[in-house]
Amino acid sequence: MSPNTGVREAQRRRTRRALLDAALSQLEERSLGSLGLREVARAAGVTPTAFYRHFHDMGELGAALVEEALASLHETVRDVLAETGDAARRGDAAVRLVAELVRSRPAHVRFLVRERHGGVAAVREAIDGQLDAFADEIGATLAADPVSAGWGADDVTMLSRLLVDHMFMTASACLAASLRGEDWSAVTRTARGQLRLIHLGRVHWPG
Amino acid sequence: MSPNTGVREAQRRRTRRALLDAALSQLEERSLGSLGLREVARAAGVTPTAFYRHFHDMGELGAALVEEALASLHETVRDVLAETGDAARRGDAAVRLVAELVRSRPAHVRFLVRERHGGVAAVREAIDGQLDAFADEIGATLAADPVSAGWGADDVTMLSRLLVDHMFMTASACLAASLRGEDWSAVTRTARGQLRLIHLGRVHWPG
DNA sequence: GTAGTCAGTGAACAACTGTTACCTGAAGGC
DNA sequence: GCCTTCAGGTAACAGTTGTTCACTGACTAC
Repeated sequence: MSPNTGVREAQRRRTRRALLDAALSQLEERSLGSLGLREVARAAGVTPTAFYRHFHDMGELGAALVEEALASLHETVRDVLAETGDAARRGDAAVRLVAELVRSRPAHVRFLVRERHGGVAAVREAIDGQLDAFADEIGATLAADPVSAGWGADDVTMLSRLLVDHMFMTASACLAASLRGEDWSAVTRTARGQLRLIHLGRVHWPG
Repeated sequence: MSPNTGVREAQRRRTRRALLDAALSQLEERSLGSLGLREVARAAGVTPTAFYRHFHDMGELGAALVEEALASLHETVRDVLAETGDAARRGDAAVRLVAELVRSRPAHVRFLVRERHGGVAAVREAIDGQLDAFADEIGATLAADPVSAGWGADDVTMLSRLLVDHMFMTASACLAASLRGEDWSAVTRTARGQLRLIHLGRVHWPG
């Protein structure tokens, strides 16, 4: 029998989840660096020593959260990139994707936005690495597009970095809107407009 | 005699500076939320109680840092906006402005980038308020531009928010480059390209 | 010159932190 | 059935935290 189905392993995973969830919920209004190991353990209903069985550091827990938050995103982004049709449709799909991600896992997204430039080096680097991967992926797709004929490699990365950052600012705007109690129609309209603007610039590059 | 020139007031201001500087230097690699009052006081060579004479909270100190970091920026931005000539030149000027700001006050800028989405609500709101003001200012200038004939008000704010966020990502990229030991030529080239792209989109709006 | 103001000190407080060494008891392999 | 493994618990450690109190003593206003 696989060791992943044992009663013991199941319990272990439950505790790990409890720790991650406890941290995640504290992180809604705090930063990872200000979060104590004991605090998280207490919120998870577990003793501080149990924490060490899973992470030997809060930074390590943070890295686990990064992976968790971005793991599912890779394939979804791939889907959007594979989307056929004109760029406007693809831009709308990207905005919809971001909005959906924020709606389904707000705490994870808030965590990413907050810790991207946050105070814990290990987490910053984990996020940066993932974003580089995203940018490369987007860049590869863009480069394959006939619109990009005559574009240099650094022109492409320039654009894909801009798009990745735009994803982040859109996500952040969604979070801000929802804790102001507004719906996201204004936010998504703005984001779509910005993508359209960028696309127009792309089409007419280099002027 | 003005109370601002008294020996007492001078000493008071020196201590305040020491506290702000101490905090600022700790914040190079930590976040505000994880910074203790005692820690800051110790680094400033002052007792914890003295801290209370100036700020009754770390959040209040953070707000002071925000004001300090962005106060000088307002007029500089105004200068760039007033810059005559074509948009390419103005874009270059904007990038140069950001680079210069990061070079002259790296700690302040890092603080802004980190705490913009950081864990201390008071500071987040202070930064957001200032950025809204910037966006409005930029928006007003853009709207006056003949290129913007036929633009709706929300189209303008869409663009100016994009530009403000772009300033932030450029600043962040400069900081990242300098702690990797690189110079900023690649970063500023990318940033100029992005602004040029955005400008092209603007000129051809709405396509 | 004197009385008052007030920036900074010193000591104490209860509460909390990360980390350790050791113990417990249920699950797993044979 | 027994022995091992190991997730989690208990208890204690030295340090640190924010906050309070009464205090000193150089400056200032009159």
